[in-house]
Amino acid sequence: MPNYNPRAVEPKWQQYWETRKTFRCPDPDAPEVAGKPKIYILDMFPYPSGAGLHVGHPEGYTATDILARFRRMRGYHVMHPIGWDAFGLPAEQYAIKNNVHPRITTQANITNFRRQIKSLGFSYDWDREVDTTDPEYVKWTQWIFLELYDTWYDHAAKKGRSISELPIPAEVASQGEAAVAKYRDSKRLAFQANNPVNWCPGLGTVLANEEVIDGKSEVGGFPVERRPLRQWILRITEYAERLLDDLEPLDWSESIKTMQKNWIGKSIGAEVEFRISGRDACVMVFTTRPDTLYGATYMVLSPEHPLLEGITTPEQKAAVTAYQEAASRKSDFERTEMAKTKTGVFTGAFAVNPVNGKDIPIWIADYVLAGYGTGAIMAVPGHDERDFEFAKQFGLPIQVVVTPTPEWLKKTKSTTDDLKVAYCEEGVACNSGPLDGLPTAEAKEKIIADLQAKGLGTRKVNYKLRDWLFSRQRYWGEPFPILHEVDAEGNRTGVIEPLTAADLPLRLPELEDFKPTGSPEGPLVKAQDWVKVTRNGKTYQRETNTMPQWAGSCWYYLRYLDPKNPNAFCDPAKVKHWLPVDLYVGGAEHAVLHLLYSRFWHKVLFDRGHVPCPEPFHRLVNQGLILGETEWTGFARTQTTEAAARNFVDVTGDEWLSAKDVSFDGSSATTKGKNPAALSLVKLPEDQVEKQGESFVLKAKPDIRVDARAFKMSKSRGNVVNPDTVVNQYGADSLRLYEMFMGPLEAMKPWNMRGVEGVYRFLSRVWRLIIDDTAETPTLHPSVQDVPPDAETLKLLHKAIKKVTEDTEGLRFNTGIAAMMEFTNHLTAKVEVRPLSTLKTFVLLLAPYAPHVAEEFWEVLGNSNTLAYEPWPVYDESLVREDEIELPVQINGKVKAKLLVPADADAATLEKMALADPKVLEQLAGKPVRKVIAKPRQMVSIVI
RNA sequence: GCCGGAGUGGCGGAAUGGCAGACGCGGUGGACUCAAAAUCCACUAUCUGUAAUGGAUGUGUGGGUUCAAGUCCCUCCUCCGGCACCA
Repeated sequence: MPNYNPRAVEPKWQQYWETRKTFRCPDPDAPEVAGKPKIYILDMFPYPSGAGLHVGHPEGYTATDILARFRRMRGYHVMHPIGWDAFGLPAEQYAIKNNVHPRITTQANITNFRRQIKSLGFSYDWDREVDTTDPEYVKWTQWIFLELYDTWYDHAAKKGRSISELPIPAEVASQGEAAVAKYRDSKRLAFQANNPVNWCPGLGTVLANEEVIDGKSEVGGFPVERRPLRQWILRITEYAERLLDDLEPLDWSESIKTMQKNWIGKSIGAEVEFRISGRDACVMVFTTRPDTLYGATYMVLSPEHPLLEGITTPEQKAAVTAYQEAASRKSDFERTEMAKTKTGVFTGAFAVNPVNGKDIPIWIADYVLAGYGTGAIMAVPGHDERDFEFAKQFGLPIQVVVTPTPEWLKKTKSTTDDLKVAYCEEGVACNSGPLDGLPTAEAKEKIIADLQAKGLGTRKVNYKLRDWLFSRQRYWGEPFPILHEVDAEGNRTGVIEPLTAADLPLRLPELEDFKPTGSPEGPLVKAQDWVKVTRNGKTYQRETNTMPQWAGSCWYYLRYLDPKNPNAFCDPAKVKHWLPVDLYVGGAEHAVLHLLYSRFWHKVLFDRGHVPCPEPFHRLVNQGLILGETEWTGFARTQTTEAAARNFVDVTGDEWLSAKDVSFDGSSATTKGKNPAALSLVKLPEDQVEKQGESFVLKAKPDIRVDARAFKMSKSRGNVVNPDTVVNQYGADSLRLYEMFMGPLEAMKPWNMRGVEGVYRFLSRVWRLIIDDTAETPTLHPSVQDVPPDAETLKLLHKAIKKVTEDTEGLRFNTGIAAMMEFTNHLTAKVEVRPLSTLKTFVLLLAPYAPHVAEEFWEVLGNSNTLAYEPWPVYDESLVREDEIELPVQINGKVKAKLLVPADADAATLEKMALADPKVLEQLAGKPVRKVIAKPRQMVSIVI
């Protein structure tokens, strides 16, 4: 084997690791791990799609694998598992289209993903592989659901407790068993409700709020409408405060924490009671600005508000009903589309402003949401943008109760009597009776105290977070372990019977046809034999909804720790040893959904005593998106083929349009202006464009600007890079190295095949340093000899150890690789006889990054065992230190000379040396020195 | 609109407030070769000057702090991500 050939090296070591179970992770009680510190390094497990792996997957997986291998060599007991998030819509959509059972496609996809992942040489413990669709896994997903079902939230204790410990109020208890059961059901964390939900006809299922983007389904982009349906819901809102508070100490990026905070959306304010004028009824409103209560000139209820029925005057009835109907018919999409102008209708009723006794009109409008706060607001048009807009629209009075600053009035061209926009900032209260002169914060405190004293209001906290809609009308998901009792006529009685742990797993029934029914029952209703259950003489129907895809991924990090346990989701001793996850790496697309849901489940499990810590993931890192190769796009007026376009470049004429005159969204382009005309996109080869100033232009026609960007990889654009291709051409080690060398892990970066070639060349260079390329089989190069390294090589080696160690630890893999390249360049260029010991150390540094070829080197260097558990090299501080260093000398802030000085020279010495330097003297030209700043080991700065 | 993050050579990127551009790609020249590929060596921010260990400019824009700013502060611009009637 003369040359570096990854296709020979890589399968050899993959097989070695597999047959010897090199990366088997022993359980905590195994003697060989006694005394070793633990580290749990977790990847977000993939959804095995039919398209196979793309190069984005191995980015995070390589990062964690490097760290896992590195920590093993540093003596850690490393947990590094992988599995499959295999339930979900895509498999089912595919199954419907091609009439194949989702289990078959799912298994085929898993097989392909496993092959691809194994071909990249990740050091997973394959004995711990989990698959969320495996009945033995589903069993415990269902078990956790039952645990949620069995839990209520005790606000006094601030924790979830067993439903058996729920105190039953005497008046409920006195009404008998059925009332008690109903009361319990109303407190469970998993409950059923008949609420308006996001129904997606295109997918035939309901979706969680989080799965709806701009009124369309996140998967498939189908329109979504509001419909009231019976659904399973998880009371995540009970945990809102803890989900928010516990975020603080986590080692997560600020942006993800902020996204979660915003999603939870805590706001502090007050709830205020408004009496309905002339009636014995009240409306509660929530406000974050109780200090503006004197400025409340009208009220708005949401169209769904229950009080409307009672308060609407006969004259307004028709208008109100019509508005309600229109609002209910509107899909979310239409609601956002129509949001440009405010709509609403007067109810005819008036409320009394509790602070000044004034009658204010009550309106309904769909800008007030039924699901937030109390579904009703006091409108303060002077100090709220939305209320201001509405008041302008319908000619309602605007009252200023917070004094705007003069600058603000000037900037907005307003006066206190005539606001042009709402003044939403804080300030000093005015026109507010006893609040006058108080700054906003104090005014809030005072008004809340006053209201509280009169029993008209109270301090209140609200959250944007809604309860989690947990059922889907689909086939390919976990069935609920729930039975509905039915009476003799076959109607549900409302009594619910959960399955017991012994009944689990509840498997999916076999179906011929798993198409959605379009009804809230879902396709499982077609399996009538499965649905009908008789036990203890009673008849039941199984729940025919299934759980959403998030269910399985909520707790998979727990199952890895004890994947085969038939008696528990995980042995408590193992959970205690491994949790929390020390490092969790995955895409930022899971910033809210998966991470919020699994934190919620974890907290419930924590409250119920199943896990030892309140948070599952101590450190979270999001790898950046990998884009396709940079594309240069020119815009031509005429329709043209790409081949013709090549010649087109050389053609003079005015067919080309400059990018600055074109609006381009990435897939199609038009001319700018009133009547946009479609343009033809011409993909240009790199050598036909050049940079001119800020932008790229056609080489042949430099006045034509060209669009240069890298796009997200997508099938339709045809810029997807398949890891298989890269592995075939350059090998897994090069792929791994390139993905890490591209730039910082968290940054978004474009792919470039030539970069892969660059790291391949680096590995080939190392190969030629160590291996005799004239021999038939891998043999040590004759220049490698058992001699001590020269002083310079030794120093550079220790510097490399230091840099690679620190950068690997800090996940700065790109600069770690650069350090290895630098050291290799030194060996190649400056060293004739290559010392064996130096190469051995260097190979260990390389091992976590390019493990296959490193194992091969290790073997050729005379070792018979894997290097996976070799001790990581340690650098010698005294060798890293320089004796003599070059320091710059600045004169008035500019570097004018360089000084070769002893590394430990102090400030006084440096100053003396600098002022004696001939170059410095020349620059000073006898001018007086005003000041000298000498920083040992850094620089000398002279001011004249 | 609001909240995050980022703007550095032809490209990806590097730089505890202390010599901007490490490392890689690409490019130019050379060596090897009958030739090519591969490999090796040298150069490669811009302008200027080439007598050199020369000079000037330079990290999106404009200002500021400092002996010293890519790095800290303020203004604006652009790009990416998220949220978007949440009272």
